[in-house]
Amino acid sequence: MGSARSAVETKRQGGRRTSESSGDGRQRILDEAARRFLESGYAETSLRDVASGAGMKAGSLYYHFESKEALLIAILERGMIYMVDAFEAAARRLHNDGGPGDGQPPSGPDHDPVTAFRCLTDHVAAHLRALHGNRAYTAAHVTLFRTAPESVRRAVVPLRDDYERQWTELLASLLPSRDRKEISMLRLALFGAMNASVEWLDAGRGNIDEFAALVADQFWYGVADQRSAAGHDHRGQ
Amino acid sequence: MGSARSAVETKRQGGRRTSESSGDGRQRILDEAARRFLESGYAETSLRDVASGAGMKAGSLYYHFESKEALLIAILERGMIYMVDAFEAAARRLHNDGGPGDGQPPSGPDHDPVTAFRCLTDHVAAHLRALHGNRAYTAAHVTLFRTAPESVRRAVVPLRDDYERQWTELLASLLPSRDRKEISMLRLALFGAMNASVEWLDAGRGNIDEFAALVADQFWYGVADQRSAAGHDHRGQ
DNA sequence: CTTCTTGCCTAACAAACGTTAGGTAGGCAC
DNA sequence: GTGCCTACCTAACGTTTGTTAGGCAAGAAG
Repeated sequence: MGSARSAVETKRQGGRRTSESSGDGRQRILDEAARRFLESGYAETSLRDVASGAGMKAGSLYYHFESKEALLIAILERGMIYMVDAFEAAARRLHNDGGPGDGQPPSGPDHDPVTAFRCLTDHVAAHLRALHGNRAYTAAHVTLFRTAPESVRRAVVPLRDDYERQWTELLASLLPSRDRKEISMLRLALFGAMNASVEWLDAGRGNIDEFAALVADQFWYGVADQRSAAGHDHRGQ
Repeated sequence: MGSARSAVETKRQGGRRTSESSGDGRQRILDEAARRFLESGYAETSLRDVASGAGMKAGSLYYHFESKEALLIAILERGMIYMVDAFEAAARRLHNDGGPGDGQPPSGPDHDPVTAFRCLTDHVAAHLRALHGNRAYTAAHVTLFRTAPESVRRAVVPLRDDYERQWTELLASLLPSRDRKEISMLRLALFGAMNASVEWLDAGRGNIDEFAALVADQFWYGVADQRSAAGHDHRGQ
């Protein structure tokens, strides 16, 4: 697993470097389309807009992508790859820092509360950083997936399922006393809280980590605990 | 305040009851448009689809609405009215049940933890019930507002601000030790968790209240508290 | 030099879109 | 009866859309 080129993203890679702005043409199309899809929506963005933003004409897009839907699929796939990579990187970091235990990412119920909270915090931060660090691609899943053409959804849903499964298993390992149904509802609530930030958190840096810390703290300890407001003395660092 | 007809919703109300399905024509248009906008998006839904679903032809829509944008505005306004009404009804119920204190909804920091949690729980349930009870209209704010034409957003944003302000003040009164910035971030996180349910909670009844209880409990006490999983003995009833 | 491939452009297509003008059937007022 | 208003329909308008076919310049390969 990792960031291998996907099925829809196969094609050439040898190219020229003639004129125009940054990156090769295919990359410029993806960036521009992702940006405009996120800002205005899929159907309300025309391929002529995308093309002109990428410094070309509408017909030229079809050299790189066979249809508008394929373009959206490529964006969504790339976005999910960013998220999965970030999750796995966070899991690796925790595994290396943590005890010299077995070879798997946190799977057993053998977590003391401090380690468990640290694990949650790191993964929340990783999710939010990946989400906003590649916002145009990743946020497409939040805003475009639900109303995307069915062929698009079918193409991307396996990747999404993988990511959601990783999170579900993480939460299940952190909350061994909860049953499966509660775990999945809690995951959906946490995803909702985190992903909604694409609609209001448009800063660059700083606020993201602040929000990540707040969400993790609130999710784990709740808001009623006065220690959270006063001293943060329950934090594991 | 309440459910008065809005500026965009002004027009006749005397009519006939000739043929076709349920409700008068204007109502059928609103229902059909809200349903299709939510399911497929604003731009991807054509007025011909809406009209045929409402049992008429496309041109006839313009007898009731002056444009497609005005139709969306009417839907969004109605959705926000549902939410505001539900919030105010919940506040009234709490005020009547609670102590015979002053005449305002919870405004002072004089909440014992049990009363505060009860207040949060009721408002979360009211929000989620209103959200799913009139899903086509209310969920439009979750899925359509961000990418809607700017004239639409301008027309609806005051109503949204009102509702968000009510929630912010509620949370501020429940969490007197938090500063303004934390309050507003917590509100955004809570809204994210609740509103994301329009994308996965499509049952009719039952699960909604279950999810409401889970979200309120998690938001207030967090997930780490083992009492939540085991005995629920901290719950105020 | 020629040939091939890569990466774009031009011009056009059919379809679908929001919107409008003009018409019409039926109920109500008088 | 006549006239008016309501609630639709028909037919068309101009524009925009995704998409395609054919062409063309430039570097690489022989």
